[in-house]
Amino acid sequence: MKKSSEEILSSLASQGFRMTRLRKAIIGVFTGNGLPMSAEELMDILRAGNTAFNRTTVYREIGFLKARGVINEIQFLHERVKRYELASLEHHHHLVCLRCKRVEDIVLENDLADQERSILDSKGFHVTNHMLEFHGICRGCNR
Amino acid sequence: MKKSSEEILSSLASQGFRMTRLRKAIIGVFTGNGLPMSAEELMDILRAGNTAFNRTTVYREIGFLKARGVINEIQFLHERVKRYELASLEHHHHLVCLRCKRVEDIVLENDLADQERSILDSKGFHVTNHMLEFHGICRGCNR
DNA sequence: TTGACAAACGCAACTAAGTTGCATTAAACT
DNA sequence: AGTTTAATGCAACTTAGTTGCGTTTGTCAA
Repeated sequence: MKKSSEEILSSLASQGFRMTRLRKAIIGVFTGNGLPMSAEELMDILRAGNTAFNRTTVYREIGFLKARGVINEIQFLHERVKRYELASLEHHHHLVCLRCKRVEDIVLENDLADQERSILDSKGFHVTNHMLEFHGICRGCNR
Repeated sequence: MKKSSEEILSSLASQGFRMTRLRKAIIGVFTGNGLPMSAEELMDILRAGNTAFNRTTVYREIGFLKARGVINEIQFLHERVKRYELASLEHHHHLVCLRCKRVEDIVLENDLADQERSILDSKGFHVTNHMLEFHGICRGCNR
């Protein structure tokens, strides 16, 4: 399910896109980091690894990877920035702790299948996707 | 459940806040409009009703009503603007049609009670709130 | 009714987060 | 090595709000 940096790069290369220095670095960061990252955080990580970059190019690369389906965009409720994570992760949701602000992944067994069926029945609305975010207090903050 | 403009205003007045011209107008717009509205849309409606206003004051009023729990903030995934709706509406979620972009409300019977229980069991994370958005094709667009 | 007080307002300037246009550079194939 | 076009870098711009600060105006008490 979760793709490696090499798999992603060679799949892009096979579609005629180039393996540039920055593209490799950015895909490396995403494959090495589970949790949703903002553009700014991504740039901090690049900086920390001494990878030179230009803001515009980073934003364009994020747009590119999003358009190719390599990463997904996430918007947390109380934030103004967009976040991104690898699209090839297992379908999951996020638990956002209101106290420590940390984000945890959660995989729901059966997910929202029941709810989506009932939406189709009651509204005739055909759900193709959903986005769900839980807020609360994590185990660590609860004692 | 759904509060009237008068109920909201008198509750605010009882807490020492003033019934200003703009506050009345804005609360009137929210109580008269079911669906989540952006600051810009709110201002369009005020303009259409010949209510004079200042951008800053509208933003401050939104902040005020949010802080007092009169309205809730919503962030749709593919949008950059924040939206707001009356907090006293019944707990519900949104169906966003990918084709016509229209937003519909949905009230789930039983909501996410099962999922939240399983999150507490498996992660020790105590969910106090959640936010859920469904994407798909609405009945109208499906024929 | 008038005064005083703080809530609310209006203006201008600022900020965060990203976007666009355009000229330049550099992967990858021939 | 040459050519093509994807990718880059810079500067300027945009959107969606925010902040500071001096002014106005509801509301309550005298």
